[in-house]
Amino acid sequence: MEQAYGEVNQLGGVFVNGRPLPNAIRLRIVELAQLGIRPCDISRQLRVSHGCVSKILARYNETGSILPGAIGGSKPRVTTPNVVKHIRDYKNGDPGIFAWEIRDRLLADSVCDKYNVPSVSSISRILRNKIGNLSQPGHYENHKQPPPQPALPYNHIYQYPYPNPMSPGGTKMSSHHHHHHHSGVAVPAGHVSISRSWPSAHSVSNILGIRTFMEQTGTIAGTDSSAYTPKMEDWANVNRPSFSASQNINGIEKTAVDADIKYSQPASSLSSVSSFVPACAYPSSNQYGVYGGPGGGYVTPAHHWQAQGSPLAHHGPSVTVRGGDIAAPMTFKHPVREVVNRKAASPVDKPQEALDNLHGLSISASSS
DNA sequence: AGCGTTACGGTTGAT
DNA sequence: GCATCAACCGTAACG
Repeated sequence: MEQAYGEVNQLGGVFVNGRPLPNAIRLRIVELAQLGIRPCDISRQLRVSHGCVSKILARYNETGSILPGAIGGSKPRVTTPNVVKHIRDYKNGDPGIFAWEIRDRLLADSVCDKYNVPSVSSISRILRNKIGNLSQPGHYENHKQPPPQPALPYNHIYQYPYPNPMSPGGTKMSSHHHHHHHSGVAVPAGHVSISRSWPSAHSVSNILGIRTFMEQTGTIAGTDSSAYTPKMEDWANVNRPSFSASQNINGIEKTAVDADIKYSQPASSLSSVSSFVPACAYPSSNQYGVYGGPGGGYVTPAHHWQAQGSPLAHHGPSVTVRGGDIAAPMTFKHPVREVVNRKAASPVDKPQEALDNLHGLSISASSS
């Protein structure tokens, strides 16, 4: 199955077709951008296609999250049994009613809201297929679902309050948290705080490091060694639509974890950052019907997050790089300095700290 | 050269 | 369990 680990792109970077880049790399992309590094340079350094860098950065700007979107799953049905029941009732009450009228009534009666109301064509189909003879309600409806508040079908994991701040300036945050303290950990279940601090990021040097996560469980056993975790597939999936709260907290599932195996990036230096990522999955609002558009006003009310990361990374000094390969010799074409400000004028200043904020995410999981 | 976009081949996961 | 299928992914390539 997953033997096919990864493929190598034109830049020499490793990726797994169809799967999101590891959070560690996504994070790195955002961090570097916040430092003022141009996207094209980020692409080269991390060996990630520019299209991908562009996408990740764009998403971060608008949602505040570095996490990939929710993969898989199905959209919740809008024509729940409860909705069908109402449609039937309306039809029974007025056999000549038009589908669009039914639609309006569903909204008026708050059976549905604008995000999940069935389309006129869906209503027509229901009338045709399920309610042929209205005379007898066979109802077998169990309506178990609680549609009352359907509005946000998927979980929203939250989103960060502020979108893109480039150097917000402020607080620098604590910088290092050094070692130990949490032990593995995963997230407690509940929400939690968000920790926004990241690992390191202060210097560029770290920046090149790629590795990160080690979270939980085992994974990566030797941390230092990079790699060998036999687990594969897990890493971060932080996505997926989950629904109710109950588990969602886990939207994260396995999260990050091993970035390695599949991706062993050849990076040469690795810092051990442990980073974690913050994150979120997507704007909740945007997933299916729900969305609120750009300004839309819908914002999700709650966010759940998870937070925390457990760093632990140990500092092993060198983590083994495998082979020495290297991928990236510093490729900066231009000295960084040049690069950095290039945008000019921007009042912005110097980026020095990397982002300060991101949201924390958590990971949980434990091996399953 | 840089970067937004998108076709493509791929995976995932709720139904 | 298996099959659907829509959602997402990153790369490569186009503009």
